[in-house]
Order: sequence, then C-alpha cells, then structure tokens
Amino acid sequence: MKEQCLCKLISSEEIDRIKKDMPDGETIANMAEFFKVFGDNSRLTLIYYLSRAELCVADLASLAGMSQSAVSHQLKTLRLMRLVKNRKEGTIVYYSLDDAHIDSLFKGALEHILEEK
Amino acid sequence: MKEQCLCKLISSEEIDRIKKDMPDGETIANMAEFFKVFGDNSRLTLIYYLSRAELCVADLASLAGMSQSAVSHQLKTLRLMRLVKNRKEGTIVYYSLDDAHIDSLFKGALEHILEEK
DNA sequence: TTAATATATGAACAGATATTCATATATGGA
DNA sequence: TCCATATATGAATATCTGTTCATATATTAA
Repeated sequence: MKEQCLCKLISSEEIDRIKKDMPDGETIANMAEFFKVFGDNSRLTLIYYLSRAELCVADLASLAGMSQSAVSHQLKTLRLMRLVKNRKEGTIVYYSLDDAHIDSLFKGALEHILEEK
Repeated sequence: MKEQCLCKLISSEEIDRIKKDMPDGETIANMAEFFKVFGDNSRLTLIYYLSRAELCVADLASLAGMSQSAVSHQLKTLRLMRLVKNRKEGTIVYYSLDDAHIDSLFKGALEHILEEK
C-alpha cells in the first residue's frame, strides 16, 4: 500500500509547521533514553529510595530486595545517565540523586498514577 | 556475600519511615509502565505529532517515517494505556491525545533535555 | 602479606519488545 | 456484488535488556 497524505482536517501549511517544529532525531532519542530509565521497576525503586536518603549499595540491595550485583549494574546505568552520583568512604560507596528534576518527575508521575485510581 | 544493613548515616527509625512510605508494588509497576510508553523513539514521535494535531494512521506513518503496520501496533499500545483516543470517519481513523498530562510531561522532559545541552 | 568485606564488571541466559510480513476486517464506491 | 482503500492483527524474527553467576578490584584490618 502506498502511504499518502490524507489530511482533510489540517492544511499543508499546518503540516509543514508541525514537521518543522519536530525535535531532531538526537533530541527524541535523548528523551526516550531519559524516560527509559524510569520505565523499569528496579530502577524506579532504587530512585525512590535515593530520593529519600543517601544510601550505600548493600543497603539499596536490602531495601529493594535485589542482589548486590543487580543493584550495582543498575547504578552504573543511572550513573551513565548522570541521574545519580556517588561518594566513596573506605570500601563503602554512597549513592544519591544527582538531579532535582528526577525527583520532581518521579513525583509528577506518581501523582498522575494516583489520580487515575 | 550476606546482605546486611550498613547504615551509618541514617537511623533505623528513618529507614523504617522510608520503607513505610515506599509506594506499593502495583503503584511502582504502574509508574514504570507509564514511563515505558515514552521510552521509545517511535512512540515518542507519534506522541509528538498527536500533541500538535488530530491525525489519521496513514498520515502518522508518513510523518513518523514508519510502516502502517508498525504505527497501528504502537497506537494499540497507546490506546491500551489510554494515552490516545480515536474517532472513525468512514474507513479513516483519526487519533488524538487522550490526556493533557502526556503533553505536559513530554514538554517537561523536552525542557530537561534541552537544558542539559 | 593475608584475609575479609564492599563494590564493580564481563559473559551468558532468559524474557521482553518493536518491526516485518502476510492477511483479515471494515467501509465506501462503481 | 466486486473492488479499492484504510486500518488492525497474529505470527515470526531480531534486537534489546535485566538478572545471575563467577570473578576482579579496592580498601581495611590483623
């Protein structure tokens, strides 16, 4: 089937405007990456705990009910996304949120979900 | 290795409070599902276009550079998540956003990404 | 130095998911 | 009725991703 424009509701000028305003591919990809981080139960759980306190890896594992390895892998993801930062004290590494946006976005989504109930 | 609490920074009372405030599993899962929808380039692109206009499937495919089938599959996902609604006119099905939250969340994330540049 | 502990990491595996392909369904026109 | 068009959908496939397992690294204490 040939794809063709069927717009009967909007003008081609409007279509052009919409196309022009479309964020570029890199921006879309960055946004998707950003949301993807929150689209996982484990990471969301870790983010919740880190929104409440600075915590070490073992404590995060205990609180989230995850293995130390799984937590460490996910923290690496969060670090690469610059959503968490860490601080070393002896052999213990303390993690905390690196961005106020995260917390507010988390709360925003929570409100959204709770509203729907 | 045995997981054990290493908390030296916060009291066990504080830990208890944090645990108690933890959203339940279902809520976390719902939030993750919610974010997951936005964590994909194709869906994010479709959502962008729908944030600008009511559009039929063929136009969405053309604008997003996706096949009709891929668009239809993703629209089904978005419909199940109640993020879009549709309206039938003959054989043409027009889609539009079903929730103002989506648009604001999209814009919030966009601002977040642009700020970091 | 040796042992113990906390964390990080590479590889393998399992499960999830986005796309394609073929086809079904639905509607309107000839 | 028969055909063309717009959309939906099931199955198969390929890719991505989260966890586990084993092990490496780093730090501290004995």
